[in-house]
Amino acid sequence: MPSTAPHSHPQAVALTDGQARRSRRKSARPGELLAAALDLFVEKGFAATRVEEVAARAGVSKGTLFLYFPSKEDLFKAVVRENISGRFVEWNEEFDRFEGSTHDMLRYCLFNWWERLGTTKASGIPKLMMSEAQNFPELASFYQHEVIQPGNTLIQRILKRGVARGEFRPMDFTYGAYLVLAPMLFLALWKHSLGTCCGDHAQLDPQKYLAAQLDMLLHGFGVQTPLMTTPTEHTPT
Amino acid sequence: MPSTAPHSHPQAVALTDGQARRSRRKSARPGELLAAALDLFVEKGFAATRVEEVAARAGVSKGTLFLYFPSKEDLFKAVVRENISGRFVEWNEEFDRFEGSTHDMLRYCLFNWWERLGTTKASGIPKLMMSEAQNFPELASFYQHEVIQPGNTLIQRILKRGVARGEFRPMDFTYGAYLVLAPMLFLALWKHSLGTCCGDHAQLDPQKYLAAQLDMLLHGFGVQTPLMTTPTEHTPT
Amino acid sequence: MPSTAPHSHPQAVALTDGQARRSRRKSARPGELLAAALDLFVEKGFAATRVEEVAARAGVSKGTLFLYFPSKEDLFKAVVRENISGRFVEWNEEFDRFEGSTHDMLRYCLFNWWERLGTTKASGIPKLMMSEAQNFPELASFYQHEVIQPGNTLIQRILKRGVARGEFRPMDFTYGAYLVLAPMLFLALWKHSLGTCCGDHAQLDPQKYLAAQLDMLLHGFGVQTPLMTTPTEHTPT
Amino acid sequence: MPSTAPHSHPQAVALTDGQARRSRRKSARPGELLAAALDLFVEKGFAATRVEEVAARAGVSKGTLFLYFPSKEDLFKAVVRENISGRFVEWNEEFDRFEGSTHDMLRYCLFNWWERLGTTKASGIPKLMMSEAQNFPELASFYQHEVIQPGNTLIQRILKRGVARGEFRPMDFTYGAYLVLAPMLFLALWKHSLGTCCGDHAQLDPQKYLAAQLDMLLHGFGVQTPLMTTPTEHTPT
DNA sequence: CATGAATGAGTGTTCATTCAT
DNA sequence: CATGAATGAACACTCATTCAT
Repeated sequence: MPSTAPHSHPQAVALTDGQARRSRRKSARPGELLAAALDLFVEKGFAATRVEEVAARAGVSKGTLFLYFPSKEDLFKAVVRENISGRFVEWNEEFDRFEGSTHDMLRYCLFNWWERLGTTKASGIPKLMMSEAQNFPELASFYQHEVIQPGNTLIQRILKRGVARGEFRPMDFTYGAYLVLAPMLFLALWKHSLGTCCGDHAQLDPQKYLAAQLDMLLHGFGVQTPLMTTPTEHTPT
Repeated sequence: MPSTAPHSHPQAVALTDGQARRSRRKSARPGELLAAALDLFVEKGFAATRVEEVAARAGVSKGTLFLYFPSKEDLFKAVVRENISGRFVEWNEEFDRFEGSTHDMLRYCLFNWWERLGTTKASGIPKLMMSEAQNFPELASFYQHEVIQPGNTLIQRILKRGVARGEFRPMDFTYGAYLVLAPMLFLALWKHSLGTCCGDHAQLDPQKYLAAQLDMLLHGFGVQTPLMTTPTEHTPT
Repeated sequence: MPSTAPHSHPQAVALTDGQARRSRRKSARPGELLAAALDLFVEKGFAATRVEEVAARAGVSKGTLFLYFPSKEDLFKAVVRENISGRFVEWNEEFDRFEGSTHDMLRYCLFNWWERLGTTKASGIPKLMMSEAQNFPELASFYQHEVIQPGNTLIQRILKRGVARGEFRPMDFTYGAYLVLAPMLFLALWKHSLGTCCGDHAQLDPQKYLAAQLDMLLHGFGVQTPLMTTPTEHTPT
Repeated sequence: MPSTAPHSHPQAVALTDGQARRSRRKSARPGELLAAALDLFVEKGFAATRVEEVAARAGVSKGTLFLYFPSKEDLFKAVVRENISGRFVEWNEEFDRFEGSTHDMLRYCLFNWWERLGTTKASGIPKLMMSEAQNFPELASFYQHEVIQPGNTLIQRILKRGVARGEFRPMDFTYGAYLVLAPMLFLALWKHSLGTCCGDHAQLDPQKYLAAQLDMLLHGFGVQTPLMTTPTEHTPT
């Protein structure tokens, strides 16, 4: 095999700064692979997604994928970690700046959450986590700490604000937060499971569902003097 | 408990007369298979469960399983019918017989549902469906028709009763039913995903969660004149 | 197990005359099974026929079939042996009685063969033999001796008669007979293979095919003074 | 014999320059697989041949087979195309170039067919099809379209040429073609069924059989003025 | 670095055969 | 005699992973 290694650059380009700008140098392979994998994992689930398909969608060969991720499971872990970074800092800041009623804040929270996350690919991650939590306990724990807890805390801040301002009744905030989260997660889960297969009756209009959810959160089903919650400028597009 | 109970344990049958009525004895195979299948489906998911394993756990051979269930999907459907959809008749009858307030009825519904299903293996089925729906559209459709629809209808009957009796405010019943279902499903989903792996903070006390859920369903978070819902004897353990 | 063997006739009915009237005594099981098996073997082939189906068509259980035939292969052997008994005696007698021209005799032979065998289930046996000959060499040999050879001999008698009477040219009778047999077998084979599946173009009209065959046998394709073979009263329905 | 011959034996390739033109070298896998498949299909039938066995005989793993042929049926079709249907182009060209009498052409056709196909493993394919046609309608249809039809058409071209040149009598070409095909198929069928098991009397000398066939095709059995078919140099061994 | 040919363990389903009753 | 429940070997096809080039 004389002169059979054309164009080989064996002495690898010695990255000086470990992480910072890894997104452009050399090849953007890992990023493209992660994007492709997110798409497919969300679309078809972990088990049903073939690595070859991920590689194809990222425009590389199957072998290349295994160059970057030692196994399909590692790819999955990377995908989840990549996509659930800290949006909570930003959201907590929004909370701090908010000046309207807590009713409005809750409304804003729900619709805005759906708009920013629910309508994107990222909305598939909760379903992914739910499905694979048992198989990836360490990831589940990671998700619990990095997503569920902060989310719960943020919601609790809202609820506490409402109680503090006399807008909400006193409550157990831990469980109250879950009551707000549950329908949101349910909506995302539904969208990526039953909602995709049973065309007719299984359709849920997110806007209507969230509106109903909000109404119930604030007033319950019980008969009472209806509240005059006037929609404010915070109502999302 | 006459000897016709579907889940009759085999060793309990104790046939006194050897042959005469061999037309009913048959074998407890189907029941054992259904139990084994429920265990494994919930534990590992539909796709990841091997029929051979189900058969082995039921103490029969792979061939025997296919004697009773023509396919893996049929086995799954039988499991769902045995544990969920087959019970709607009974639940609707309970609804018809119920005489208390609709508040009580909703309370009874929630706690009773958790007691009868939530605490059993069957509570894993919703998670199962969420996970596998995309990859098994046939099963998803089946579940939609045999579980989601009837469940939704049953909840709607309760809500309509409440409205008719002046206990609940008018509402969009379709979405109202989802609002009741969502937290129940969330509880079941949680138990079988995040709840199993992240021991500490991820624990949700079902009773407290359901109580919070009920309170919110009836009154919302908003500040209002407290309702006089008198807890009745129907409240389960 | 007291008195558990009802109606048992253990001391088997001791057939005095081995074979003669085995068709009525006791049960007609074996005969019905053989008939059912012939139907199904011809229709679907040996491998694709399930013993359960044979038993069902004969109105007995699968277990009963194995009571009479130790294995599926044995059943096959019995079917072939049962159905290719000596029709040749009768046909040779017909030959002896025949008084017309040998042209007419050949015509009569072809059309009559098709009518009496080709249109019945028995026409499927050649195909069966062809398909399974390798797997049942002893049967193939049996078939060779009991069917092929006598058939060949009978055809040769016709050809020799034709030559002796100056109607046919001299020829190698062994191969001549095969030339007559080949299209007949071909017709039967076709009917039970390609003819059954490819509806349109694969259809062969037996009457036209046999007529063409006869014409060619007598005259060939070559240009010659056409013979005045006037169809006689022997032309079949 | 340039290196593009489809059946090129692997050890013969002897790459001189390691990499440069690696785009053509590929591997001899498909050819080896087709050869192994032909052997086994002919030997044991389509249904009874296990793909793993084909792969093993070709010296590759089961997975590799499916790398080249998406399914067992596709493998079969490839075998048929490689050995039969792919050659009709060549045969039609031979027809176009032929300049002798149509008698000679028919002779050439028969003997050449036997030499090129009859003496090879490929001669087992017709029997294969006859046996499996009912159980694999897709294959039957394929064979009908890719083999039967073109073969029939080719024969018809010969017959029509004979009639056009005044060598053959007018006839129904469809059935005429079958009359030519039938004995050829019979010969191939015989070789692979009865011919294999009943050593002694079941032997058919192909040369003599074909000669008899040809003689009969041209002249029939009837007494007539002998034709002056001068055997030409085209007569094969 | 990148490729893609090769692998082989794994799985749902069928069906001839057995045997306790 | 007759049954039918039970068996388990067999088989086509998939896909994550490896590795020579």
